[in-house]
Amino acid sequence: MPRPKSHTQEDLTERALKTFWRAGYEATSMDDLVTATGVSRHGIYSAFGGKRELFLACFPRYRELVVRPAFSAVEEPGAGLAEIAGYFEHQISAAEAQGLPGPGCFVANSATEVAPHDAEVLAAVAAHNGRLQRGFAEALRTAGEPEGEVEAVAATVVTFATGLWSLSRVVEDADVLRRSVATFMDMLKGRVR
Amino acid sequence: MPRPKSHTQEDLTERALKTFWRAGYEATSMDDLVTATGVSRHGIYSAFGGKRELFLACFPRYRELVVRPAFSAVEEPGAGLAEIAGYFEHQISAAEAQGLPGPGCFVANSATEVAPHDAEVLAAVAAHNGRLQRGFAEALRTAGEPEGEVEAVAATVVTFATGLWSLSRVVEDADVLRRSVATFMDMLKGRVR
DNA sequence: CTTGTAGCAGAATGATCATTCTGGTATCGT
DNA sequence: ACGATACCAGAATGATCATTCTGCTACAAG
Repeated sequence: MPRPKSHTQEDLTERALKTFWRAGYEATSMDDLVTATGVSRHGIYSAFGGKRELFLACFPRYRELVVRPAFSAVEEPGAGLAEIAGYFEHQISAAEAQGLPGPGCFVANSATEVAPHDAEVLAAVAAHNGRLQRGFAEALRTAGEPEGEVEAVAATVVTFATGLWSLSRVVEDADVLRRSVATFMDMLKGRVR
Repeated sequence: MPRPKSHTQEDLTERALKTFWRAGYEATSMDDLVTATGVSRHGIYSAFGGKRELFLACFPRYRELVVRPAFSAVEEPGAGLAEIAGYFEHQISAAEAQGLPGPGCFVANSATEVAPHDAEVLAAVAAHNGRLQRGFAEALRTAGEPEGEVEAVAATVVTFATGLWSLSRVVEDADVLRRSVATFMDMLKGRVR
């Protein structure tokens, strides 16, 4: 049996994710990662190959740790507007628990900072946004949005969500975000009625 | 007549702004700035003090060069929903002319990349968002939004706008952005009716 | 022409940082 | 106990980069 393995690969990427998420890619040094993960430089390099590769490995981890818990209810068959509102509230209270201004959305942050210089990151961002849009679209269909408008409205929800996580990096009071969400959900309900 | 003065302070900050805007703060080196501005290191340091100060000087310049032309119509007394839509279209076609994926919004980019580490940048971002919200709020009042909801709806418009500029860094087709705007404006009209 | 000045290019400096390497230590199977 | 293995701490390396410094050039006033 191998060493106690105080650090599984999951632990490692989880801690690295949290570091990158809060501070961004450039502002995170290998020292920060060594400290945050408790894994030696050698360990990181042999497991991943380098800083950039570790960063890329954080995307699937973010999906499991953050996107799935928050978004799977929207993807469930039969989900509707309530589940969309639930997604927003889920993320806002998570940010609130961590302390605002919060880290925002790891993917959206990477879209701004890294994607313009890195095609692989760009692809990961596009995949994430596509997933959100598909989930929202299906829920909007269920809620009665006319088929011809479903995709456009879903894209609008994605746009709003992106803005919300961006503002959550700047805002101190979660209720500011909640009021925006409530207003936006009102607008959505107004359409569907 | 003084030296040809190929570079006024306005030229300098304008070119620096464009460089920071596209590449971000960290990814822009002093060499990039020297090349982009045509001003020597010595010139930059004696005029501004350093990279960070030059970056801060880009915020007023962005206001003059980008925000005022695009947003002043919204701030005009009597502006309404059409002017809000005009603001979005103005920015989208500017981004399109520069080539998508575009640089997004300089302030929003800075909010994600720099504001978490720099209080002065955070303040500049908050001031910008406040200005947008005030402008939108007044236009919404004019459009007939009930007073009790004006600020909340204006905050929602700011959120949507922030998301739009964020997505404009990732999207290749301006019409994707235009469809989101059209849908969002529909939602706003639906409220005001 | 001479001298002063403004502003340039590019070298020197010092710091930071990703990556690689070296040596040590603890744990496990035998 | 003994060797092997997995992993760690931290030093060495090499690159990058902000900042400072040095010397040069071109213009202008006298």
